[in-house]
Amino acid sequence: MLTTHTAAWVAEFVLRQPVEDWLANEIFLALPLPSPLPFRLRHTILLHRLASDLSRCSPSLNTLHSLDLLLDDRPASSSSSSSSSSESMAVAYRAVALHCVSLSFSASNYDVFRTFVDLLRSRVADLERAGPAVLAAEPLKKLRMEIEAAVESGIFRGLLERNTSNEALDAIRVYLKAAMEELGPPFLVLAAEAVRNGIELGNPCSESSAKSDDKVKVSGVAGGVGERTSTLSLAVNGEVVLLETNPVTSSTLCDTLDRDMGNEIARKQNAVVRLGKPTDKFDPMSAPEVEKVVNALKSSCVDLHKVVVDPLPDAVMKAAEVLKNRFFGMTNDVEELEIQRQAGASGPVSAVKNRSKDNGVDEIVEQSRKNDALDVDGSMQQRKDDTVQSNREPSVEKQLDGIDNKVQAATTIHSEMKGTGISNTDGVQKRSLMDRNPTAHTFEWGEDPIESSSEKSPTSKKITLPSPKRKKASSPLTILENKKFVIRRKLKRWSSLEEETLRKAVGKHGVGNWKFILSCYSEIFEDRTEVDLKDKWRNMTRH
DNA sequence: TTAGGGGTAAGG
DNA sequence: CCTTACCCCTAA
Repeated sequence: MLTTHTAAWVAEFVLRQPVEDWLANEIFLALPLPSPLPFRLRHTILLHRLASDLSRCSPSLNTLHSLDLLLDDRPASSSSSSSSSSESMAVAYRAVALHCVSLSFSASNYDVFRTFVDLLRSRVADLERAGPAVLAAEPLKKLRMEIEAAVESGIFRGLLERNTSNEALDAIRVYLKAAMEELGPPFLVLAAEAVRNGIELGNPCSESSAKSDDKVKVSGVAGGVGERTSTLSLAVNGEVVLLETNPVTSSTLCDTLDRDMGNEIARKQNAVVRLGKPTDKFDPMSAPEVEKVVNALKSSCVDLHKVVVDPLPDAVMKAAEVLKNRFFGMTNDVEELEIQRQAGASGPVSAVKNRSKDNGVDEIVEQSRKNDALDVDGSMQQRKDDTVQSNREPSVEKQLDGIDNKVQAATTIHSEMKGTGISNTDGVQKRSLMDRNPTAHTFEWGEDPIESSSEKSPTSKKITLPSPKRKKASSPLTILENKKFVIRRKLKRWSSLEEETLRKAVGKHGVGNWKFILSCYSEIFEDRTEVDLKDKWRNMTRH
């Protein structure tokens, strides 16, 4: 039986492989991961997201968001500027932030640009107040100055001339490398290696380990439950190599193993567990077995890669082309841009106060503030319904941020792409044909007051009150003038994969968690909404 | 956010 | 004509 801790190790290992996002999702779903996620695993997930953005060459607000989370998730001990990844993190943060600013500006909607810049400013200010040392780094100081300059001048001229995308990608690449090195190899690999070499698992400070100078020791755990930090140190030939220098952790491998054995009494901070010796009170984990598991995992990943090719990148590119073409031929969008411009003209602060129902920017501003993160994906989008789409991402964020985080949607990286209007490097605002028209409204012909009163017999003395349902009198002419017709999405029949996935998901997560299910399988339920899932389930269970 | 009623259009 | 997918609305 797989325990939550071993599941975390496996998850960590899998994410360190070049595994497709959807596959990672599937594996995550199948694993009984601990809640909250261990620090190491959280970190690995976020780095995987970055790597994913990098591989698609599409730094976006989601990339910035990942960096944001990584920044917030830094263990206190590594906030010192000595951390090797701190500097590159700061550089990457700045580069990606500037790229996003540049994108938001070239999206040719100044209010959106202002909103985003304001949010970014306050975020940087928040970070500064919180005082992580990473902000002391020169690049972020520079970022703050650049943002200030942008706001003062109103225009980000310098940025538009630069290739911010490439700068961001390069910076991410550098940071990823440093962060990966800092994180060290996956725990399973270390463990397998150590066990193969005839190791001893235990506290590096304990007497027994100090004596064994011809062996490799692994101490700590790949991710202690609920711990922000984890110690993973290797002692090779008596020399201790600390991969992460936090010596104090309440949840060590010993703890984990103890818990797994149900032996609460033996749970001690400095307990030493020796593996590989038949006389142990714990079941020995033989080296060949661990090796076999690791190899099997590796080979299965490779096999899956050979068999399955992720169709999404292709699809995304094609969709981007279509949308781009459509953008230039579509006058409606110009109209909507204008509407949004007017709605947002009072600035982000007042926009929050004067929140109107149909103003997508307002909702996003408020949502962003609520989340206290730069999750302003929707700012680049024009429409309320797009905001709903982008709401999938905050669910990921919650899971990563929250204490009771669950893992299922943690790597829904593709869904981020779909929910983000500016994730592509062209920076053109996009609108899908699939989207609803926010200004569309329905009209009931049946009980028009004008109609009814005009047709009413003048002799009729009966006093009638207007139905509360009717809000205003409108003639058919007015309606024809005002009405924008709803464009139905193209009918897309449910594939058997979708049906099967829905069935499984409902079996696993229960009926009614449509939003959650959608976020878990967003790759499979492409272009579907929660309501679609609900309706489909209704259909499926009807007969 | 979801459930559920109910309407409409597409497509077999 | 029937089923399915999509859509809208309202209550909880």
